[in-house]
Amino acid sequence: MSEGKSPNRYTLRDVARHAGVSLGTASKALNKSGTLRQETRDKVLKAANELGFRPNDLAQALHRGQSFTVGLISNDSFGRFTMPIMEGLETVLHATGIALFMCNATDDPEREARHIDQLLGKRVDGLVFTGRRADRRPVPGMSLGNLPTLYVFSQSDEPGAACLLPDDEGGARLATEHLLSLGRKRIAHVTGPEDFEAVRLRRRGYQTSLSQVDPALILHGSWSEAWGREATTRLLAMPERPDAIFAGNDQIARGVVETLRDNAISVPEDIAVIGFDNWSVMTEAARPQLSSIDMNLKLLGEEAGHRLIRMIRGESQGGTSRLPCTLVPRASTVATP
Amino acid sequence: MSEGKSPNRYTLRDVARHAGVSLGTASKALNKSGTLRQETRDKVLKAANELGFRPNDLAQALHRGQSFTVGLISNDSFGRFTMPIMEGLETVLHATGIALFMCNATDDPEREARHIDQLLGKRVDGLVFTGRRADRRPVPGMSLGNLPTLYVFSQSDEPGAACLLPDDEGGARLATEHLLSLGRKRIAHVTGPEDFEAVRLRRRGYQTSLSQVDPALILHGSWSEAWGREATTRLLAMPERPDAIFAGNDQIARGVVETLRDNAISVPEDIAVIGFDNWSVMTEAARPQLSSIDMNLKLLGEEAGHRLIRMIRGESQGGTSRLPCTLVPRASTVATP
DNA sequence: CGCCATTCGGAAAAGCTTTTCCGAGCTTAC
DNA sequence: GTAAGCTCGGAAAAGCTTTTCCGAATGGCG
Repeated sequence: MSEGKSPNRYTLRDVARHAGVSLGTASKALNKSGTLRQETRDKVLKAANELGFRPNDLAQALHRGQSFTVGLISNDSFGRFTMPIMEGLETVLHATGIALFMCNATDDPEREARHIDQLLGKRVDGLVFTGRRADRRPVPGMSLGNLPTLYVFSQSDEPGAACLLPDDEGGARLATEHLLSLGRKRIAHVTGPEDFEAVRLRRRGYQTSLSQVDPALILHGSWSEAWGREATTRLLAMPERPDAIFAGNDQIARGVVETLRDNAISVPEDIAVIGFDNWSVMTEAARPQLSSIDMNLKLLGEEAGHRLIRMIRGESQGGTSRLPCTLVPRASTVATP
Repeated sequence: MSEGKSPNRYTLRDVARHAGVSLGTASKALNKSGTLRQETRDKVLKAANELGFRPNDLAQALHRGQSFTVGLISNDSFGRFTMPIMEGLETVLHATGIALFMCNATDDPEREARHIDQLLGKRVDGLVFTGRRADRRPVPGMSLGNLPTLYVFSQSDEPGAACLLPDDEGGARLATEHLLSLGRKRIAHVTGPEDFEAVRLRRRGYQTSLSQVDPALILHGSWSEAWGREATTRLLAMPERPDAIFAGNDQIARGVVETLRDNAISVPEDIAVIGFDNWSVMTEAARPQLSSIDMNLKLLGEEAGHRLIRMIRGESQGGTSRLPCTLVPRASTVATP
């Protein structure tokens, strides 16, 4: 500030001159490499501190052919799901000195291509795709070479692609078995559009946990509270009502409990309800508060970071893996103490 | 892919050799600079295409001393507010070829300092701070020199700092005047914690729009649905009930309409309700759907992008400016057609 | 006292692009 | 036919760091 020169504009040459040594010597002193007297190292270190020297990552990256930079391309418009993933990812990468370039493709392939192009120009060490769409895949003709690429909360149909996903099926089993353990016999499943893979997986988890499944108790609709309300109205009109409802996400679950409340049906005594996602905006505001399944997205992001680092190091890490979900019981299934 | 070499590893020298010209000539051909025959340009262009050449931004940045890169530091853990801002910002910057480094400081000053350090090392051309806290300011001792710095949806107490904020007060006036225009006489204001500047500004907007203010109708609490419910219960217990409620945000507003619904008070006929933020998760799921004030955060992000670009170009752009909000009327104030 | 071995620090190249400066070759005009 | 003037393209430096290779200096030992 008081200096005329911008604080980050000092170069190694300035430091060397200031310390009265040569360029190479200064470099070695700061990198603790080479064979130098301790005295010389200290002298250089002192000079660097005085000048507020900060090495130019650009030059470093250029030299070593590695940019310590990773690109993230999201199609979720950075929504509810990408956020915690990003946070976990960023935490892990930053600890290794890797910075994160964020790009938002919003499901526009052309925009995505431009972003990839730009990231390749920046010589990123790796690429992470995240987002809802199932058909994630680099735009044809845009070859990524052997750049480490990871799909998180998203998938690629390239064979051997590295994918990291929550265990939707296992999460659904957790939810269903939780309801069973509470003695529920007739469990309905109100969920989202069937063309989501997550919907199919969760439904399968629900089905495998049950000894017998009544197809009439499975209702597909949209991911909205309105659908939760409508589906509940339908369920209540049935001759034999369910005694529990497993909702495909928390918004649906909230629609469910609200409608039950409107009909003076007590939750969880008469009908227990559990959601999916553990989105506090929904779970904590609903009356009663919603039990839910947490996908541990931050953990997913952290695992993605670790895995990407391994890929960058050259340790092959292909294939799809799924991380376990966690049951978070609240008042909508368990009577409050 | 079919090539042995990674597609982005070709250098300008490879292109030159492939085209049978010298290094400098190749550069000039690709940059449309210098004096070359069209024939030569075409030859080089063709070679570059065949090789899938992409210039190394690192080398470019190093050479011209500008990285075409901007850092974003968020304290919102990338939440509801930062997201749309980021989206707007990214759109504008990307159009100018500037990429965005994302960092998440989560209100940890030490972590923030590390991030700033890393960004300075990358020689970013500018810095954007975003987040809720009012005392935003680079950590003492961390001098940013004259690096273009912009605070969006956040403020700095440095004199002359460049800040970009929504016009909370104007938004509140919009809301209040909307209610007045519907003939409401007794308008309550249920809002968040008083130590938020936004709360104080919105309250002031509310007050200046009214000819007379009943202090009993202003209720401060938390930013939650639960508070909206509690406050509404209190308002209903008053001898003279309000005929409209202006909520400090959409979560509070939702708590309000739900409680009115529980008490069989019709909205908007008996009591009209309007929120703030226009968060579709809340506004569209509430019954009835919520009128609200939109802060146009994406626009705010875009404006931030434009302004930052001007700052990078050296056109000084200090001072605080506020962007107007927009009224979004829905069924909670206007009877559906 | 001199030579060898070891220790320390400097010089230079590499990594990739841009840009300036020059030289060579061609055209044109005298 | 020769000289002058252009047009075109090549060589080289700059931008900043890291690393290898070498030379110099110093210390120890014979």
